[in-house]
Amino acid sequence: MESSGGIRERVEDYLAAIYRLRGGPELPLSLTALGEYFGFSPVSIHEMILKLSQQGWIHYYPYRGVTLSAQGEAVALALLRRHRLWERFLTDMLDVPWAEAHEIAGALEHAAPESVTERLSTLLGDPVSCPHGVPIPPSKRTYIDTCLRQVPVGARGRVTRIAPESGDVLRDVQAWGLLPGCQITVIEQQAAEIVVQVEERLVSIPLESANVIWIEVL
Amino acid sequence: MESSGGIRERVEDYLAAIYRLRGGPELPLSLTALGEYFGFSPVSIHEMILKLSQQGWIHYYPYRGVTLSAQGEAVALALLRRHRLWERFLTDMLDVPWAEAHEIAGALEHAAPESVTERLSTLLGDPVSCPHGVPIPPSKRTYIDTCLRQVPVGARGRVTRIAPESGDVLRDVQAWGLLPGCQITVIEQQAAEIVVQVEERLVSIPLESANVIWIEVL
DNA sequence: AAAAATTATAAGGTACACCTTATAAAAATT
DNA sequence: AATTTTTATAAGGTGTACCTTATAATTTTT
Repeated sequence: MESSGGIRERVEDYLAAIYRLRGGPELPLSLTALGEYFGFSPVSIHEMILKLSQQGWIHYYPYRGVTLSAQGEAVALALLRRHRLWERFLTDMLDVPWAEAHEIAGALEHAAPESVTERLSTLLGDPVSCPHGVPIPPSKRTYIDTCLRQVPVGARGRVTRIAPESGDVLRDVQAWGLLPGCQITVIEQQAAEIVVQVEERLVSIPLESANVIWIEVL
Repeated sequence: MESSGGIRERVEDYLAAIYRLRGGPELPLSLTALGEYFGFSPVSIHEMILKLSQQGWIHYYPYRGVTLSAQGEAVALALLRRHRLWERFLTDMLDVPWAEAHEIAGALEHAAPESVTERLSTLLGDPVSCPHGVPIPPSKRTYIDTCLRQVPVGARGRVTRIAPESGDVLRDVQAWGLLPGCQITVIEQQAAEIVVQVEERLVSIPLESANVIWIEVL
């Protein structure tokens, strides 16, 4: 009694994760990175990757990593779009807090067919970005952003997005007042932290978090 | 990697099906009827029924049928409520045809937690029936709430409801971002106002309004 | 009371996506 | 070139909820 439709949830989740984590379209993503993202054992990841590869969703280059096939990328983008639309619905219409919305959208994105999600888009006024500032496919980003960790000391910029997203980081980012759109200046780089100025305040950000905060250098 | 939360989807589905198909609270529902409803073999139904019975969700009377335990009935009602609310959302706000809405709601009802569905209820104007007039079971309030006016300074809590409702207050509450579900902290009590913090903002609420805003102190 | 029809239960099987342990192969480092 | 580390693969296991076939127990009908 499977919902019949099409692709298994897990397949979609893997494809979207690869899309989110990869460095670029042709850069293979290591299975280790995937394993860490999902919290699954390397063996399990490998097993699933073989299946996805056999089914043509991805290209698997042993000892190197995986890239998405054209088919796989289309599925990933479609899922990502549904995810962001639900996120917007949850935050904009139901006032669900940011961090929670991400998690719940992760379940809703699989529950409703595309037709429904497109109606949802219309209801929301066809938004082009999710609450975290990440563009909703198929629209394109018009800016170029850099991972906060790479931004040189002294540079000024604008927070563009938090990616990859995780509930914990989202909560921290919110607490620090580092929501997408806000202006920052990088004050100093330490061994384990980056200090940035947000308005009048100084905030120390662990490198771990700095890895997922993206900046458009101005 | 199970969403951990609570009851398995399948358990909820069985309990709701029993609720729907049964002739009355004390009338045992035959396993055959259940099997036909789901399209599963009698053996599979029987197997699942034994599990549900062992876990206390239902009472099983061999050769006779099953009834819901108090626990099981509560779960069935909660699921039914979520189902009807999603149905109304799909038909009322997204113009999804009824037949489809029923099916899609069957997936959505499992995807979002109760907190979200309650916000959905508010968004929809707390409907008391589904599009076909079938009553929506009321939400069981499991929390204890206090009038905002009585909440001590420094306390954190969650807005549970606006009661009694009036158009003016609802407008204000919406403008302040104080819709049910949102988290607040009481900052100070003045002669004619109460200052609360909502996310990053401070909001001054006239005592008059504070009388109709209810808080679950956390 | 006997036969027929239901309902229960035992036994064994499937798919899925995880798991661990152990070994083999390749890549990176010394 | 040898060692260490990373990645791959083999083998066997888990739980859930479905499946079929076959037999046993009970209820209903004749």
